[in-house]
Amino acid sequence: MTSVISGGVRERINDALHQAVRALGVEEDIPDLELGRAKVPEHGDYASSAGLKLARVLRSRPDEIAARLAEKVVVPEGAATAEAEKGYVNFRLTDDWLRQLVTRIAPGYGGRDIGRGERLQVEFGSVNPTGPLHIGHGRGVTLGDSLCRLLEFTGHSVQREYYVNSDNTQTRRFGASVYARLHGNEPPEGGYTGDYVTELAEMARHDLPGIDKVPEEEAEPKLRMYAIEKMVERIRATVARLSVRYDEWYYENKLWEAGLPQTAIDRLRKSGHIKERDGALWFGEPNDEEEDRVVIRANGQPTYFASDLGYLLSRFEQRGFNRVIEVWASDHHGYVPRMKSAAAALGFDPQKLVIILHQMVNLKEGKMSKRAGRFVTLDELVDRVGSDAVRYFYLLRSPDTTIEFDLELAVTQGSENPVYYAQYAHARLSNVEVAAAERHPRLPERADASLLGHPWELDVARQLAFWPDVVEDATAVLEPHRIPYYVHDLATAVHRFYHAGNAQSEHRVVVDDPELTRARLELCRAARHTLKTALELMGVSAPERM
RNA sequence: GCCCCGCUAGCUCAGUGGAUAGAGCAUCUGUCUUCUAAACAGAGGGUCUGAGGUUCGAAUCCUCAGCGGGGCACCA
Repeated sequence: MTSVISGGVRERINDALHQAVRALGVEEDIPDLELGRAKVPEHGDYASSAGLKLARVLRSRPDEIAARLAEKVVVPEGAATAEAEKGYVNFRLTDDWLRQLVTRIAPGYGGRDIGRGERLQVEFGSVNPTGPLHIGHGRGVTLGDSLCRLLEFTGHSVQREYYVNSDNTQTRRFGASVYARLHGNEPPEGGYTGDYVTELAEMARHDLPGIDKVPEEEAEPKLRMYAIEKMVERIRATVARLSVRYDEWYYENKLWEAGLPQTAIDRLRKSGHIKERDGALWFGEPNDEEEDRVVIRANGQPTYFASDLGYLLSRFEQRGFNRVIEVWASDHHGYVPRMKSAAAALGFDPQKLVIILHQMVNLKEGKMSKRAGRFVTLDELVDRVGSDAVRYFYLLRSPDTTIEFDLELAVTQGSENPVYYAQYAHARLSNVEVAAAERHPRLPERADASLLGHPWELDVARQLAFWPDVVEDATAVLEPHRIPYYVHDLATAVHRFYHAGNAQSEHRVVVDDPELTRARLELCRAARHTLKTALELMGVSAPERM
């Protein structure tokens, strides 16, 4: 994409509007002029309430200010015209500029160097490796992956990490459960009862000869690591089916081998954040016991929190990430303040630790319980619904909303599934390009976009103009769910455009006139590239045929 | 008791303090000898949970209340 519009037309208009405000003699800070998409067509494409915003500063009537601004504002390239109405300044993208835009769109359109190569880590999906992923985990995994895709698309240097717990209470119980099954016993209280635990025990009996002769104290850590390894393999396979990629599977025991938790504790002891009480070590603010949390238990065993202290060092210091984004399920929300204060106590900017919480996923049939071994696994979901639909389904919702997973609906393959709507638009565009090549073996190399003029053609171009705004906003607030909503809007414009040719053949893309065909083909290509890019950010495939 | 999230059309959900609140599904009515009908055009459907407040303006911000979900361990 050329630099001319890389920032998006909205930003261009906003800059122009600010210039106009300065020209009116406003010296001080200009308030946010609320430039956004207009909600009704009569108001154009973008609208600003600049007149209302500046009324106080300029001590003048909003409608007068808006009128003066509309007169003064000059949008570069003639991309938009301005019109005042009451206190608002409305902008309408010009047809000529929309036509130009179409010829400029190349693969990767909308991408932009917002991050300037910022080194950041996104840690997501880090479930205790004590069982297969279930439907709830699928949400964190797909959200995290799409977030990474988005951040990479906007110029960040992203490292994707899965933190593998291996030394905590849950994984020990897991090891003990495998040990119990190995000896034909029931798992201990609070252990894991799923059939897969028995299977793991049998596999261990085969892979670790003589393990059943070893006393528990010695056998459990071996069985635990063996079982964790098997579960991690399974988790890797599951997420791979969803096109979720990780750069690093970071094991908790690696922290201890590097002595990072101990280093962190020593440092915190010096600053008064680590205190000894009741035989245990606690973390908290100096001279305040209120929020204290145990780091090392009275029995000498560390809690997960000790590992997490070391994990902060590993990331902010040892590995030098500027920012760390964690994706957690909301049932961990109580842990957020503790992690933030730990980061601050260790000398890091807590703002650089960004924690994204997503709400839970419920099945309509009833609650899930991992330890009871009675759940619908993510694998089963992918088997039944398919990766594309699963990803689309998860990403469609804001992280703040609880998903009520209606399996019955998700399983039905048909037009009610929004993913097909978007993919079909892409397939149609791909197909029409093939048809054009057959009909016109030698089309003009360059498209004359001025031949585009029908409202449905310009509406496609208009949607394309909005794409950089969507990318920018989604990145700013770290909300990938804005993408599928955009995809839907673009697909709608594409289907309308295409359908015009079904209703009247002279409106088809492929017509007798090679010049006209070429121009419409250019629009198809621009839309196809953009659709494909957006779908890629979601991890959803863009088929060329359906 | 304290903390977090939600409450918007029949259902599932979008909606950066701006003008007349949107989409999908479902329901109903039309459109295929055609570059793919997995599509298009149209219709109906709303006290944005309630009450106060902030201001030129509130679904959006604040307070209180209600309902639903999730947390509040020497589990993670």
